Amino acid sequence: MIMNRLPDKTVERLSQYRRTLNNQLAKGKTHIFSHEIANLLHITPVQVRRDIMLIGYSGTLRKGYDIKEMIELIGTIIDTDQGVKIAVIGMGNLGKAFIHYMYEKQTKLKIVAAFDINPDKIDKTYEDVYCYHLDRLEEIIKELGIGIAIIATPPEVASPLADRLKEAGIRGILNYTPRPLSPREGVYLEEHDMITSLEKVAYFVKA
Amino acid sequence: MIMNRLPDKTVERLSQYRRTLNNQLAKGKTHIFSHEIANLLHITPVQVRRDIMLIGYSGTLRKGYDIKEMIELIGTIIDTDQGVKIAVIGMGNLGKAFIHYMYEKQTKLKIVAAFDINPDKIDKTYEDVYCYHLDRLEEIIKELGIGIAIIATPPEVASPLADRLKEAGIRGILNYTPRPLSPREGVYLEEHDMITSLEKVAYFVKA
DNA sequence: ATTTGCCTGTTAATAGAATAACAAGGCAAT
DNA sequence: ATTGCCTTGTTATTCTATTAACAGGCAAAT
Repeated sequence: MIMNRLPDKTVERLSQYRRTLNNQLAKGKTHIFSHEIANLLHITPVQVRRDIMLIGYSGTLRKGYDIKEMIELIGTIIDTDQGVKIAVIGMGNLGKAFIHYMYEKQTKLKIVAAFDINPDKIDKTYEDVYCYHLDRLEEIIKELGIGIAIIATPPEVASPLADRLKEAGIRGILNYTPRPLSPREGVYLEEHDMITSLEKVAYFVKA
Repeated sequence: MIMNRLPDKTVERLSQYRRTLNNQLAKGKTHIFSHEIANLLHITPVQVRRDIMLIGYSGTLRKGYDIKEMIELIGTIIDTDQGVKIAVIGMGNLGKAFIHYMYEKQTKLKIVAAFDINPDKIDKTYEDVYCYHLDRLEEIIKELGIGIAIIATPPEVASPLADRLKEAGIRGILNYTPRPLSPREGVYLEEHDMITSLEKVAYFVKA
């Protein structure tokens, strides 16, 4: 099945579909309608069907979509066969939150290393993830074949860090620092600013 | 200055403009050009000028924008005079991350309470924020006049929690749980799913 | 005085996303 | 068999956001 590059928002929803479908599967359901998915995720059924159309899947008219098939298909789209290894940089609260969220989830995405500069944190494991000194960043990335890095450091170091990550061969960066990074050739960049989210809520509450 | 409801993305950027401008002000700059702001945030100068137009501000032709004026104007738009009080619900790593980020930032947004059900956390303060038992949620929200809640709990409890928050008079919810909430009448809802962000990076790295 | 260059402010065009609209299929009830 | 209902799949439309295009202004250089 040839697949053009999917829209940004569709990819985001696929991730959510899969998790919801896994939940439903665990509850013993085998088939599901677009409006059921929509209700669970609080979006519209049309949007669900459109996304499903875009990934080239088809449901049956009377029973809806086969949950298991759809989970597998989404897997072939957003996962890679071998999986992707991830590093968390910065073992503060946010870094730990990430590790905790991913802990024992058997996905293809696996956090395999953490980095920090605080001696109290280095050479310890947090929920099975070993923390290295930041000096060993390039070394470990290459040794373990890490493809994605989550930046959860203080904002000042984000930019030089991104340079090092690119040099070390990282393919994707998820930046949770409030300091926007410049795009780097060949490195996919995704950013999220928690303070901005909060200020946005404040604005729309006011308005 | 009459202001129509600003576009979503413009509001997000205003939050970033303000922080960047504060940085520049701290460095002693008094004026700034649109392309300078753009470079700092890695967006286009047109977008900056367009946003500035939307908030009804004007720069001078030769010197660009007056940083101080602009910071103040953004303040009148996204802040309220009295400020907004915020509660963090769930004192896990993520909840702590939020508190830490907001700590000693003298903004109009102030985290004034945390809630949890773990006795180890209750009745302690973390960076000046006192943690109450979740049973006292409604009571404390009303007593302190809290307007916004950040949900940083396990996903299972997010939905019933949102009901309680609405009942207690909360005006805005920031949901960091991977479980999407249904919109509630009169409550602004903003959501962010860290796992989805990560899977999105994985997809675009692959593609 | 005129030209040049570099700004801002605004309108026009384009791209991206969500929503609406609707054709077509198939089961169930009549 | 026909009707009615509820579903999917897809196209068309609307809405939102970004980007391009350009008019106007001012200071400095010529």
